[in-house]
Amino acid sequence: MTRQFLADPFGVPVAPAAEVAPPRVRGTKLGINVVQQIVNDIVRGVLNPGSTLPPEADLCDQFGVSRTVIRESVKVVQEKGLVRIEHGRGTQVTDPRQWNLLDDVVLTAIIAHDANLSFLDELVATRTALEADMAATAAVSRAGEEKLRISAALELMRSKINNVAEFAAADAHFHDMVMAASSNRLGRAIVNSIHDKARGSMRYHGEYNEAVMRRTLDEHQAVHDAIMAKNAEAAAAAMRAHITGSWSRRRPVPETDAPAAATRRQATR
Amino acid sequence: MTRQFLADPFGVPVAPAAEVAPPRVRGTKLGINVVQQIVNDIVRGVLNPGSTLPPEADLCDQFGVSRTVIRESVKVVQEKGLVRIEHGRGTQVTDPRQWNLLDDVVLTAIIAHDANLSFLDELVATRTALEADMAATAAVSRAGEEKLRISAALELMRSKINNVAEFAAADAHFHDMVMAASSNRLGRAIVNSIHDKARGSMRYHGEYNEAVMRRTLDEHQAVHDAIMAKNAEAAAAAMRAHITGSWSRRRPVPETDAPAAATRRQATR
DNA sequence: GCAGTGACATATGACATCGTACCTGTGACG
DNA sequence: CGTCACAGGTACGATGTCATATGTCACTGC
Repeated sequence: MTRQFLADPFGVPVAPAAEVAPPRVRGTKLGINVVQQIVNDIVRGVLNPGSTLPPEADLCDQFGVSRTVIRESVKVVQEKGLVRIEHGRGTQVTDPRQWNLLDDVVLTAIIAHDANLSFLDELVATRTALEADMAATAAVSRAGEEKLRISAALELMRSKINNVAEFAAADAHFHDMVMAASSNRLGRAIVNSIHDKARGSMRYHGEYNEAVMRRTLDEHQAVHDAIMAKNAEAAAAAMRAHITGSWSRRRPVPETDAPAAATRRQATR
Repeated sequence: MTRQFLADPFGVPVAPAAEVAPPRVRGTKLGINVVQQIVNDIVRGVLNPGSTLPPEADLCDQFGVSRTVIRESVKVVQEKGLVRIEHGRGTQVTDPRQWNLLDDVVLTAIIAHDANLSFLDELVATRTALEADMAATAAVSRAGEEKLRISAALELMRSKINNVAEFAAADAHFHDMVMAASSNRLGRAIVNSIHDKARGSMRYHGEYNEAVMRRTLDEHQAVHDAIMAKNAEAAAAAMRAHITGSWSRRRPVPETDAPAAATRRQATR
């Protein structure tokens, strides 16, 4: 149908920037754009829950792709819980409570649209609860080999204090090793799927300078020591203080009065 | 949600020639069978991580459906994180750490294949950590209306003590209201997506008799009272004791010595 | 007047066929 | 020995056709 713009009659030349509607970069699949746009329209509220999406034919016209791509894309969006396809009736946007909030595309769209950071606060609160619990479990775990990896991860961080990028990677690795020591694959998977988003979205308010890295290192040391001492309560408290403290120091604007759960309970345990 | 019937796996042997069984029930879509079977084959280990799925043409022949259905189904499986489709190279089974463990189909398949209940233990541990934390947050929340709903939910449970099915529904509703009072939509969504699976799987043991219901009621009352008293620590402890205790009483076989995280830490806080 | 029925429009479900793009191995060629 | 062209296998995408589910509405029969 409308594929001529990429049918390159003379071979080599790169696509000129003339094409406005279809970027169509080499290597990208058409469905990804369709899925992202539909997800964004739903999350941003352009398409309200209960309303119906345009029929497949209209979407084909709107996105300039074939019905094959539209069908697969809408099915993917359904898999994310954002719409419900009904044979003969159309496709309806579902209630937000049914959305798969851990899905990468959905999570990214929600965070990007999260004006007052309330969702990021919930995300940090969830991560705090899980990691604190897993740190406590790791402290009383009998898996000695896993604990050695925690110590190794801490040493790795210390050695990367001069390289911001590698330090950040070692930071994440330390957290992952703690979770691995707890043998809770489910909790580990959940945290890992939301970890990057939380970090990448906190605007690097307080840049990763040496003071921040040293503080991070100290807090990790506290977690490490509590785990090695087999002190579950101390491990949980240290991990909780580390995550909530780190978040409150980086959070762009101070909390308003919304019932954000992340930063308030640091002292209650 | 999607009503999924757990396809009874025909044991281990390879599909005999009699696979040409297209019951083709009115109203069922072809894709869900394909998705379920592929997911089951991966979770059960018939398809190992790193191995490649048969090409689309072969899958068409194997399942007796068109390439359209195969393409959509494999794409759905990819969305669940179980495979990675690569243009020109084929479809490979991914590492289990990348699986979306909260997906309905995946979760059901994993639990069905969870011989020593280790995954259910992790599931309960995760749920415990999240719900205990949310109960604590609810205790210090200023949302008065939400707290009234918790009290109402408790009364509803009390009134349904003579109806097992309705009591179970009221039970779940009470938990949901506590989570709602914490304003943590993410945590609530995570717990709700794993709640049914945990409950449904612990059924064959410890029938829901009146003694169990009364004990559940008492434990819920303790959670309720702690929240109303704005005592975060007590609320978390009560919720933790309730969930882990309920699980340990229902768990079919006693824990071995595997590092299961669910039942050990009841007393550490 | 009203319930049942059937035609019709509209929507998604499924199939078959064709061409394109991508990756990899292989062998000819310089 | 290295490089390039080509073939084979794979997934990607378009198109056309038919099947099936659903809602609407006029028509029919009581």
